[in-house]
Amino acid sequence: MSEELSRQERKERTRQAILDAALELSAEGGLATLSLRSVAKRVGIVPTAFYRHFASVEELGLALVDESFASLREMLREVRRDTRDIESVISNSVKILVKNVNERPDHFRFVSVERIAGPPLVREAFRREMELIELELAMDIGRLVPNPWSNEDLRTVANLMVTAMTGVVEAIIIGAASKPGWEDEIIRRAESQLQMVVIGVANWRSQER
Amino acid sequence: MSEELSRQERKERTRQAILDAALELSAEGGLATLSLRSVAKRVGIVPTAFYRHFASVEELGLALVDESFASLREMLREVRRDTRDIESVISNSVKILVKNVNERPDHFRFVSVERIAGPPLVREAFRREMELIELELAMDIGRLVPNPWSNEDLRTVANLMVTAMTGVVEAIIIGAASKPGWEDEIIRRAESQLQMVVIGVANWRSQER
DNA sequence: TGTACATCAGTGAACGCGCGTTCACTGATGTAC
DNA sequence: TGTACATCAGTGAACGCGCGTTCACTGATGTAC
Repeated sequence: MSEELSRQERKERTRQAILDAALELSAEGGLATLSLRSVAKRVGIVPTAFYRHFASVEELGLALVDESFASLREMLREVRRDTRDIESVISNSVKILVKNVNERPDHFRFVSVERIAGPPLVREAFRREMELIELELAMDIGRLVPNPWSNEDLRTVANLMVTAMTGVVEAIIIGAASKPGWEDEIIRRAESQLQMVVIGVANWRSQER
Repeated sequence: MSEELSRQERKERTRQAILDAALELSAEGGLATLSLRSVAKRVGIVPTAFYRHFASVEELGLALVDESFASLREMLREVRRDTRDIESVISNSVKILVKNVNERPDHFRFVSVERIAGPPLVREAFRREMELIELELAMDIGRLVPNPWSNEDLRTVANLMVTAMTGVVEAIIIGAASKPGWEDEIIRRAESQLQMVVIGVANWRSQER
């Protein structure tokens, strides 16, 4: 079967195998402890063949960051697509979040870990990405609240929601494979938390103004 | 000066120097990339002398976890001590949080990173510690809300607050040494977020029940 | 279709380096008398 | 107070190991004619 693949296709296949192996191996110890030789061994190539695909381990890391970005954006696209009815925005969004985390747990674990513990350039890349997500959410909220809020207030509530959902992702990943029913509990908690924030937002500043 | 110290005192001093050096070195790469030799070099002892103080690097890591726990608990004690008046609970608590993070940034950075990226035993230790903090906060809230809530609801709101404050700590540490006024912005945002949650909590379930 | 040459993904030997850990040691500090 | 011995924090040589990276290579795939 594989004899029919072109040289280019085989190369691409090896490249993807390297990315997959690196993602799995980074589950223990993170990017920082990932070694070129361990990745090569897992892929089944000799260490020096690695250089046919990446100039360095650092470049491999950046490729993993790109892949993780793709997973994040895919999830957000899905959220925007599937939540047309304002009634069930919260439970739909949480469902999509959980579904995506379960579909690509390695990507979300990678984001959770490297966002905080990664090398400075990687941390900065994730910080910018999260800021974008936050800004878009702030704009969405801005469209929903009746009276125009200040940008700072919109950022504040968007940041709280993103932070809460980041915590949910961490809870799913860290608590994964532990007690049964854990995930349902997380989902219920996530929905309640978002509802609390929404209720808080609805009454925000109406009390003091 | 140091000639007057007893053998025991000198040993304790070296041990603390090892802990301090390890904490500083773990700022780049975390516990996972910390090497016995780099710690020894920074302390000014020969690598083998390390074993007079710790049986392994892992044991050193657990000692750092203990130190970090002490910092966390010290902060929480201070919060409980200084916030007798219910009026300013939020702004006082946030001030104390920020003050403590600035006093021992290395400890809080260590917690932020190893909580997520540390070795499994370390992650588990921090998870339990955070759970304790959450439970105590849930009990505090339980005393404040008029109608008795379910334990699950109390846990949910306590978890949201702890998650939000974890995010604040990360923002201070990651954003430290960046733009001026950043910290004031963080403080304002943290206060607003807690207020939003409190407002949400105050109206929570009153809408549906 | 067949041949001659070019490309290039993967090979395998070799390098110097920092690592954790062992071991026998040294010499200042502590203790018993 | 002085002496003889014990303790033990720190030393320095040595080890085997996995690491990233270099280099010349091989042989299957691709291309030009």
